Amino acid sequence: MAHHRWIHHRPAGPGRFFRKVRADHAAETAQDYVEAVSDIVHRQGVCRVKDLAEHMGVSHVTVSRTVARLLEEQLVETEPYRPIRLTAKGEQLAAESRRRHEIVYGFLLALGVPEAEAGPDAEGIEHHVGPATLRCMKRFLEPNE
Amino acid sequence: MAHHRWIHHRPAGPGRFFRKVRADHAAETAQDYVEAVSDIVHRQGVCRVKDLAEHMGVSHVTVSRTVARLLEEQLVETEPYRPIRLTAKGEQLAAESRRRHEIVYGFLLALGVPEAEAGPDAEGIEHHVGPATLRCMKRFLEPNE
DNA sequence: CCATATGTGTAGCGTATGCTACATTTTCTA
DNA sequence: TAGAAAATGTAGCATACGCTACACATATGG
Repeated sequence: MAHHRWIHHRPAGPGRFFRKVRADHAAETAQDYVEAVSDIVHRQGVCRVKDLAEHMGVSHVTVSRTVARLLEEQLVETEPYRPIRLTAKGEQLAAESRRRHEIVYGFLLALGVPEAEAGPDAEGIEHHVGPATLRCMKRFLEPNE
Repeated sequence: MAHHRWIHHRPAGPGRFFRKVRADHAAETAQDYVEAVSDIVHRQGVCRVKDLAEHMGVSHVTVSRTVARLLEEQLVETEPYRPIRLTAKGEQLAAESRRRHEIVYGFLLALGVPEAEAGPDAEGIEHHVGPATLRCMKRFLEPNE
């Protein structure tokens, strides 16, 4: 175990890194939800709390609380006991999230990761991919553009 | 955390993916902390609450609470007002985490991501990289092994 | 050896996310 | 169309992770 392994790329203030990771976490939920709403609306016409609960794998209680938060952030529109729609802002975020998701997922497949693992991994990874990393993944997928 | 819920009732939809992400998230903190303890011990001889607080970018309160949890999980040993050491189990987890971190970070660099972004991104990504994805990244780094 | 500085623990608050149990509304169906 | 079923909301609890403020322990220097 050479000592250099413990000295390298953790420049001054590693705390900065973890701060960024925590900030990313705060935005993850919103992205996952708007993407899910978009998915469900496109597949079924309307998106209900129940659909979101199944899609996210949580109880309907967690969903309705989260939807209330997205409502405050003006990412979705809804009224009690009514379906959930995306606002323009929500649509935009969903589109960006989907684009990133597809790049990451496609990238993992291109790298040779089997589908069974690429799905879950992409789901977790996509929220931590910065713009430069995303560009590199895209370039890896389409070298001639 | 209510792990038993995931054992009893496990739907087959996309919810599985998000469940995995949440499970990963639950283990992130432990991994980050044992890795940090390992870092600090190797650099300074002993690891104190204060060092961890600076390293993670949080207050000492958050650290001591988290350390209490790691103590229950038998990943670290310590007594009040004393330095923090890793148990054998903790050392093992730290080694695995570090290995994964190195591979992910090196992979991003090899992909062409500038250091300034590869650091933070690796910090977030490493916790969501499954075994197959890790193998693919390693293969990308060392095609001849 | 005491005074002060530094480090750590504890109390208590806030947010985000999970849940169950129960109340209410909407929808379906007999 | 009334009653059952399904969907949604609300109450209340738990955990994880942030924080500030204050209390206590330890280390250090005059």
